[in-house]
Amino acid sequence: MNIGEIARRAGVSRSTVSYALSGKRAVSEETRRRIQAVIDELGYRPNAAARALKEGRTRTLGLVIPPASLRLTDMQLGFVASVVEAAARVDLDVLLSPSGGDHDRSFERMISGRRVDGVILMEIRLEDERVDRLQQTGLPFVTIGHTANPHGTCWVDVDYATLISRCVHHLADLGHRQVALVNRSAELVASGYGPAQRALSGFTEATDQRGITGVHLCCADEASAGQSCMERLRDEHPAVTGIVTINEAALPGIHRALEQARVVVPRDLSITGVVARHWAEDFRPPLTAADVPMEMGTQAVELLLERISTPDAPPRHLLFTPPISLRATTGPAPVR
Amino acid sequence: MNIGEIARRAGVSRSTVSYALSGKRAVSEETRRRIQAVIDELGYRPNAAARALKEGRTRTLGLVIPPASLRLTDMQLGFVASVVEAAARVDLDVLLSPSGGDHDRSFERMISGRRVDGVILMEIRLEDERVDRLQQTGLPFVTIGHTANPHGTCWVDVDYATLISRCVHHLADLGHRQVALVNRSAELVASGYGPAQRALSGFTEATDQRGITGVHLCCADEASAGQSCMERLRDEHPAVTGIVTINEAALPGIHRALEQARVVVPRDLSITGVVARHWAEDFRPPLTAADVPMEMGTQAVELLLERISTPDAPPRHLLFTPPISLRATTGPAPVR
DNA sequence: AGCTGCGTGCGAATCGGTTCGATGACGCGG
DNA sequence: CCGCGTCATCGAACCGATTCGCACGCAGCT
Repeated sequence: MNIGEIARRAGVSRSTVSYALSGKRAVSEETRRRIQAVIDELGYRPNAAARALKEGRTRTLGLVIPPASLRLTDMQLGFVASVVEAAARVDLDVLLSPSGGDHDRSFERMISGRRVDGVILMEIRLEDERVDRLQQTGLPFVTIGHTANPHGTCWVDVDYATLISRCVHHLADLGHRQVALVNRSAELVASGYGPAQRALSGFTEATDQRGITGVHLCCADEASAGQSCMERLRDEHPAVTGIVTINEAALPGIHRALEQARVVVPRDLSITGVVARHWAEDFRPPLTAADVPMEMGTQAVELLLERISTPDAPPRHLLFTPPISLRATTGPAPVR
Repeated sequence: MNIGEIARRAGVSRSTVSYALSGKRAVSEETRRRIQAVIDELGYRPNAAARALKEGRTRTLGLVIPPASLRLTDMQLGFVASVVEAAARVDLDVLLSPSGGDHDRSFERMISGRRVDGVILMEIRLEDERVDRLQQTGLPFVTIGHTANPHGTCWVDVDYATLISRCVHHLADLGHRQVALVNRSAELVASGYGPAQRALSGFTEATDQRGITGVHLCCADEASAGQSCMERLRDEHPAVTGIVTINEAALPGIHRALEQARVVVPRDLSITGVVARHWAEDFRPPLTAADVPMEMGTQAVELLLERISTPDAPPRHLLFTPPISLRATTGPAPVR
């Protein structure tokens, strides 16, 4: 069931079938119908490899995800899903490559075997070899998050610094004088993980600006870590009345710790931060937070398509600063 | 930088380069080194499309995932990750297709455009058009979960019936006389979703066998649903002392409801079920449960590779019945 | 010397599409 | 009646690999 077979059965040449399908040249209504009939009967679809070979493009996007060993957060997961769906909407397929390491076979295969027309790179570090590698090859790519020198590349990101800063201001407006930032794991922060670093810088900037006390805590991406982190905080910094976080995986643990300590939110303690909407809504009471927008994946795909069609255009960036949704976990600082 | 370029620079013919690379014919050590030097210098890798066209195989596996709209559970997510990694280990790429619907463009593209050598199908229903479609085309495939007539196809699955039954027996052994099953959402159950149905049948079988009372509850895959579900249960069936669940997303809600009702686990109520290890360990106290094994993805890939190499072998199945890990949420029924 | 066999390497065909240039039929105006 | 433009179609080249058959050179053996 190749194009030659269709041509034979329809009594035309292969090129005519091709033109009938693509519409790039006129084909008489009569023969078009005959060809279409044969195609429908045999359920023919052009061979993707042959087409890719001739056209020089694969109609496939590459998505580089963190390896499974590092568990994906809900945010990342939602991102993968939205990329795949956005790609499907424009008839593109998505090829996955798990790659945290620097020199990964699957990553190399993808980019130097011309298996994809462009790449979306998740979870990049401030210094990232994969970005250099992609720039060498000239393959169009978009990163989620940005590297140390963000101007040469095309990316979408969440403006953690601004958002966390806004959260702090929100708490300060409510009268809180001592707030804590529950960040991602100490390893991530140490390794120069962008979101963690920018969250921290936004946090310190805002606390300085408002002249309030800020406590910085690293916390592994697990419920149990969240719990012990919170217990430690209550123990060592009992005067803290406001919490800001970007660590959604720690939220259930934070909740548990507060519940057990009989702390009432937001009467005794306010909580806010940047988390996927689903986590915010599942919190009790619902969490006041900047919801990470689901359309980031869609936007990344759009940016990448732009880059593929006009590779010489100056790289564009998209920095998301979603509004903070007021729900029910922040309130006036308790009078002491 | 195609094979011809390499050949020219190394002063040999294209076929010699190909043989040097594949090793399918002898090439003198001398020329092999010259060729390798050029390849290393230019960073050449064979064009995947050309190779796929000639060889008739793409070295790519298709993975059909549920659409993003239905949020993926942690179990499913872990499965995707393990499939991708298992495939990467044997130098295969994974192409994603989000497809819940029956007639999906992306699904069709994948299977009839010869973009993949085989397909792994997640979240299948008892009657599933996609399975029929795959059988028509003759493309090798493995399903996660099985259809109504499981014998013709190749699949891996979790033996929910047996596991849930074991959970019930475990509770019965501890003296519980009234137990409840917290199942997945009512829609899923109604639509003939295998795991939900088999969990239910295992549950009723075991309760009948032990002559104890069983309450069946459907619950949406959300923390809030888990909470209200639990409140309803305590309200309508106060005598229930044991809970069995396959709904991991509901666990945080269940926990919250019990916490608020000041129910102490396992003193007042025992909980067990089938959930991903991560959820079990994050529960407080740690959940006694059958941990869904992470190697399911690996096994699915292995099965698929087998099927690709020997398509005529009788289809094999793998039914996982992982042991129940005794943790801390089950105990003797409270004396009344 | 002639035949065989082996180690190497080359040329050409092939996979299944797309696309360019050419061809033939046909209608129309001069 | 001839020349020209248009429409529909065809044939052949091409994309970049793999692979088969064949040829060349050299050594070993009779």
